[in-house]
Amino acid sequence: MDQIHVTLPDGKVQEVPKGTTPLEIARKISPRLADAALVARISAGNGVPNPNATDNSELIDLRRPLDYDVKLQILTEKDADALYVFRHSAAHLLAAAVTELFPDVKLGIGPPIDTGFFYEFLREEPFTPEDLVKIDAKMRQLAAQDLPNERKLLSKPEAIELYKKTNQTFKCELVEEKATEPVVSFYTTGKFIDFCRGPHIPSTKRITAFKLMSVAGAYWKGQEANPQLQRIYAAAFYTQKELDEYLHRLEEAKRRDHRKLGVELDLFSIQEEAGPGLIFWHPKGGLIRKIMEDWLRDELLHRGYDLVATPHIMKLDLWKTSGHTGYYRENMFGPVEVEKTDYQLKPMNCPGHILIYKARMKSYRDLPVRLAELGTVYRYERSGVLHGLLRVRGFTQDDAHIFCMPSQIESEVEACMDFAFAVMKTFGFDKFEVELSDWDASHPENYTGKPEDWQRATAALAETMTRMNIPFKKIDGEAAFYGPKIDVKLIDAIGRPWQLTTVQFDFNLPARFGLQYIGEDGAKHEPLMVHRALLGSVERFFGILVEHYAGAFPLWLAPVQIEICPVSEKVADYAHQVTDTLKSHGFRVHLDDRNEKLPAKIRDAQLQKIPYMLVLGPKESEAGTVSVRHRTKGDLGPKPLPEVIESLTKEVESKSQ
RNA sequence: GCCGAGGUAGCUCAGUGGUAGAGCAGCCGAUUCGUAAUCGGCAGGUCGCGAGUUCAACUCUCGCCCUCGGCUCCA
Repeated sequence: MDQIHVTLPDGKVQEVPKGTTPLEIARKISPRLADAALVARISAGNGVPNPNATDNSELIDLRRPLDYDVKLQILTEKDADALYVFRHSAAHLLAAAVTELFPDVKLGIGPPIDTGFFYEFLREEPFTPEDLVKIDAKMRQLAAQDLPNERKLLSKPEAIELYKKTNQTFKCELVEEKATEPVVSFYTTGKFIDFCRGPHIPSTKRITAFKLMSVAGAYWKGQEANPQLQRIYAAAFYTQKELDEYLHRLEEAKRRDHRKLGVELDLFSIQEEAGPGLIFWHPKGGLIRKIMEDWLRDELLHRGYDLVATPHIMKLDLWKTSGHTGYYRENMFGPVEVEKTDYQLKPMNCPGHILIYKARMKSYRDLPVRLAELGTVYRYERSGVLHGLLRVRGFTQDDAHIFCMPSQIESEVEACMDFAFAVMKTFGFDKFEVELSDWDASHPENYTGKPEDWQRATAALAETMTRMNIPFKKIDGEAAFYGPKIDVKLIDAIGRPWQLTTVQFDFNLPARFGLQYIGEDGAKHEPLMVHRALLGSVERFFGILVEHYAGAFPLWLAPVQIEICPVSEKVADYAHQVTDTLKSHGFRVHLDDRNEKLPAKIRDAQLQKIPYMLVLGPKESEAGTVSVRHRTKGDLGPKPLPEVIESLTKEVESKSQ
């Protein structure tokens, strides 16, 4: 048979000679399509199924001959998958440039990533910024030559021989591991050749909008025992405009960086004298924390939680019972000996809550028991991973543990999710992603808990989500060893996801601690246990809030809500009077009585991102008014003070964003 | 922890083998001012810490601490 049938997305079927390429078909459809085409997607047609496809579709080169019936789709920039192919080709271009400039490098891997690509190299000398400039220039030079990306097939022994000859030990390793068939594919870009599954875009011409961003050490295959390669990261997009937008987003993220704003707004600090990863909350940060915590505690009480408090240090033996000394030891601060007994700084709150549960016999009438604590924990994190407020060594979790009967699971999960959404709404997040992590059912030996527990808990989580109309992504094999969980990721003001809320079942601790309740039947039963944190950590959540609001907190959270700006000392009395009145109405007011001109006072208040400024001069003093300026809306003109108090009170009460 | 880059006044940064400078912030004084910086003066630093080389180290070398970008991990 030398004719094959190619089905296009619109359902039309073309009969073409065997060996016809997607590019040829694209040309037949329209020259413009052929020009825009980057890569093709095929899936099994009506005839012989595609023998290569791992799932039901596969991306292939535009110049790859088709030799069986397929469904074919020509992908252009509009298709999300094409961008990854494009970036992958850009990674090859980087490797081509580097091997030309530095022929002795050993190559690692070079995949596409979310904003571009990287390629790994082993080289004695570190790549310098000057090297990157040279590499960039070489890449542009090669790209301009419009080098084709050509697919070549080699037998496995030939491939290994090729890499042995060129001393590419990592590539040898990859061929050994990944080549499951006798013949493996390579791609050439000019003189450069790389073991690669492909596909690639036809040639280098289009690769113009990229920027080499940084060099970073990365272990071969991510294993610390392996040699460390130099990874060159690059951003890459189809157009310079998109690249510029991305770089602009990076600038925006930098502008919002909570570490920078933390200093500028005097919110918190980390002190070298005290130790890394330990947070000092300054008065303004502390005030915002207080407001957040007050809101949270009120909600906890309204929602049927009990507030508890547990010690920061407890006997090491307790952590043996809980199992933490076994599987969590590398994250714990070392034990402290007191009177010949070892004590442990707590890395988690669970055992404390369990001891409270156990302190009295529980009846089914007591369940669910919901114990909540803003519990400060200490974890040893390796020095290289610490990051502002987002990754620290001491932090306060808004932790709670729910002990319940199986019949109560669903309503408890639902209540947790409802609470999580209340948090999101209150703190101004409106986008989120939910993940449900299940076990890997093929390896029950890696988990505790009975299969029926897993099944029931996972079903409860999934059904609750479905009932609440919450879209979620189920991920198998991502669960902790002790139970399935739901994670909620919030999307912030500039589109970055942050994992905060987690709701986790625990089939491990109730058994380890022998938790019980007396059932209706008079017999002893083991309760189900759920861990849940909404903010995750108060420190981390605060850091995220700072970035989300770019430091401009809504009125109800702002540490200083109103700045009083008298025009001159002549109205000092009136300024004090207005300040006191506002304070008496519960506002956080600051009077700027410095000997400065009004513009300077306005500027400083703006830089401090204070929501409202009240300008007071002789006119206002006469009329008993205040001139209101909003930090983003600007001058709102003079208003009677009672009117301002009323509208600001409403704004605070509604927690409006 | 590892790779790379850094650490100079409260902050942002300049600087040189001969023991340091600017702007802002602070303090003092003048000015009494209308919606993003009034003017002048003063004060402020063991140049991250510890060794070593040198007649002399902030500068060169080594070790350590801390920060940043990654790897890895994660609330």
